[in-house]
Amino acid sequence: MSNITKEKLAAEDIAAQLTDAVHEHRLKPGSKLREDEVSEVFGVSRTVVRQALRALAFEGLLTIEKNRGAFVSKPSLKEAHEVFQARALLEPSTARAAAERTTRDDIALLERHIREEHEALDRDQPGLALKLSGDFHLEIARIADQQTIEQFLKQLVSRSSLVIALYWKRRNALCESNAHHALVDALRNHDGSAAEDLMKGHLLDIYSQLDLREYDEGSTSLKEALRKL
Amino acid sequence: MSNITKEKLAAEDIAAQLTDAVHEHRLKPGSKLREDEVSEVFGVSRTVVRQALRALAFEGLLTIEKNRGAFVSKPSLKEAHEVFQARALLEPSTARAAAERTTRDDIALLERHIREEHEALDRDQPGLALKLSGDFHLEIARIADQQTIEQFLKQLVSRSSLVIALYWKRRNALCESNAHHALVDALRNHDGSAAEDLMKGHLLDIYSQLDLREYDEGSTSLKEALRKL
DNA sequence: TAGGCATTAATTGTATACAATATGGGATCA
DNA sequence: TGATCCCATATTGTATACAATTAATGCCTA
Repeated sequence: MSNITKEKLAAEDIAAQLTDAVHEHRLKPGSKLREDEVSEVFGVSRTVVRQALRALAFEGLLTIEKNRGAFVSKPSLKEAHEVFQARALLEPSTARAAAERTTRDDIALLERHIREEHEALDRDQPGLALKLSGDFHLEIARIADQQTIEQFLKQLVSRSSLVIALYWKRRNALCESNAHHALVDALRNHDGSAAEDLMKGHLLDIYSQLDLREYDEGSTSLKEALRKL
Repeated sequence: MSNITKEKLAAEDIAAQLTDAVHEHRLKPGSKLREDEVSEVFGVSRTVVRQALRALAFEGLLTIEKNRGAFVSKPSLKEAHEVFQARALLEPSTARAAAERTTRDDIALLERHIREEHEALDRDQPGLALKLSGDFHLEIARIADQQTIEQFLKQLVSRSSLVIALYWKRRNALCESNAHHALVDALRNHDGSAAEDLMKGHLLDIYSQLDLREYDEGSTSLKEALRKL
């Protein structure tokens, strides 16, 4: 916030800021990101912006349509399923591995994460809370010291954020507080099996709170909804 | 080969050709890819080349060092382990899922794959055989209709190719012929459990044929080895 | 008035020019 | 001789100018 001195932002910085905006649902699925507009905001040339946009497209956060531009991705129901299936394959074993390596510092960090998440909820910033919740999962991969999986997970968490933006049943309620607490307990006790099971359950929990019946592609844009008539 | 008419190649095409070159070990880990050079070869501007190089960097095939350029990645031993750990998490379940959806056409395609792989070996093109072998694994993810996992697997197969280039025990022998055959049989019979087990074993097989003790980072470049002295 | 065509504006894609950085060689001095 | 500094060159990073494409507007016609 408040980058008054328009220093030279690298593509990486721009990508990070855009990522946050999407994770916090300030940029909604379907939104267009015009190169000119973005470059003006950050005070760099389109060249750098294009780099950032393409990077985010690789992560699945944006979708670039040739000659049409970059849009915040709108995962289909199939993609939504796939994301959570992939997470179900990767995260439980990773949590188990993490349990064997968790240090006191890690615990402190995770607990701080949870605390900030709750604070965000209290301040009525559900977007921020969601972002922090995603970071929590990435942190576990980091503790497991699995960079490759962490990299994939980063993409999956990103897409999860989009999925949640599109398919979350009850917009208001965010009730996944104790799952993370229980996970931290398991990690602290170096109980790999518990961590694995808890993670598995936690993912199923999130998954079950998605409404995967709605087929309302393009509810945001009236124009698109009418185009096919 | 023989692109006499230098048509306009898109970044995607260039990336694909470079990918093949790396997979077939014509470009070896550590090789530098100068932008000017590549752009001249393909007859496009550096702009497009840079797009392609960055795309491949995202897949892990190349490593871009700021202000120094793009190099074919040289996975560390740790990364090598991570790649096969990730594959062990993703591929067996995917093979199981594929078994339930395999069609006659899929079987025909896979068998053709295996045949071409053998032909490549007979013609003494081990690099091509290795590339085809990688494609075989991707094909299974496609059959499972898991695009997200397929995408990750594409990256993992790419990195595996680099790992094999660096850590393969005996350069000459490629003896993984019947594993793929057995997998096809399991898929044909829609035997998910068998497919899962076979895939698990197959991955362990490859993994065990790697020499993961050598710590000879940078054997290719004497200069780099001495830089820190 | 509705449909289709053409012209125009807006936006992305590509090439090139320029700036910043790193590399290598050579001169200088101990 | 050998080490260090500096300059020249090669290479990448960024900005801008131009080309290609798409979308939109308005006009013309039926």
